[in-house]
Amino acid sequence: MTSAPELLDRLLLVTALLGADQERFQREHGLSGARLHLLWQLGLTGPARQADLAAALGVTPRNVTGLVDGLVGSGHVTRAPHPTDRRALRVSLTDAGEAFVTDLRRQHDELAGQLFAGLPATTVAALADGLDVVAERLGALVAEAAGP
Amino acid sequence: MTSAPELLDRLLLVTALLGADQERFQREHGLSGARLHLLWQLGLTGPARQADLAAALGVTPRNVTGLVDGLVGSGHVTRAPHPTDRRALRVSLTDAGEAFVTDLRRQHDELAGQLFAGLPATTVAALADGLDVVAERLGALVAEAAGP
DNA sequence: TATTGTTATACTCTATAACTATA
DNA sequence: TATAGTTATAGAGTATAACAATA
Repeated sequence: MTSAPELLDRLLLVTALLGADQERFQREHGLSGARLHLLWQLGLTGPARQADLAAALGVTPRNVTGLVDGLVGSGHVTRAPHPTDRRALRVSLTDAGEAFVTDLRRQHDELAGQLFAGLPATTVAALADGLDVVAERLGALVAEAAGP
Repeated sequence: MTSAPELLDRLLLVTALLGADQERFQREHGLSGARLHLLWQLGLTGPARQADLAAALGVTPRNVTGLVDGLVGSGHVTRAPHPTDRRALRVSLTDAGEAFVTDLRRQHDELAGQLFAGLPATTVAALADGLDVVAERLGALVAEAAGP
């Protein structure tokens, strides 16, 4: 038998290891987690205003200014005037930025393969179901704490 | 069917939600994640030298100096001369610190109950097995990148 | 010589508040 | 009046390097 606290500890161990793997990736590419997050988001949505990025990333607009500053400097994104709103700036991936995000996705899928290859279909299904339940319950807890 | 990338995404979602829950906890108690980590570690081992804490937390000794400064200020730990090594300092939990760590453990177990209560035993077993495999493979990846 | 912890310095992420330009 | 982004300021976590005291 596996007790609930033991199961949570295993989940937290996997969380910590995923974090370590992400740190390794960041060091290899010289990009912080916050900047990678912004690039990933930009890859999902395409060119976006800084205010939209701030909302999507859950940080302040001021923070996005700094992150975009860095990513412009490293050549991953560009800042351009917004086509219709002269107050706003539109952030876009450069060609190098696009290539980087494409590689990011490839490595993401590659990691998934390494982690789950060869597992019995029943284990995969149970894992998916279990994670779904946990995600739902966790989401409710977080939302409950945030809302009322 | 659940593809490997989809399964990884679910795992990452749970990871993100666990992070959000921890941030909520941190805000409620006015303690940062790094300081909580140090308190948790101190609860596991008992009084420890700063160098040992640095090794256990995977940060530099300089960093531990700052974290302990803060926790001394908040009354959770004390710094005292080491009994046998006059170069070293020994960090211990205060009574308030002990009480806090006890409460931390209680809330940890309570969260585990909320997340996993009522799940079929077969799901729990599969979840435990699946997480074990993932932890093992991830550990190998991280060690491989760090070692050679 | 090696280790323990600190001072000095610097970088990143984060936040709030005040301000400019525009809507 | 409200929104988009910046400047100004601040704090936390992290790191390296140089140094004093001790082993």
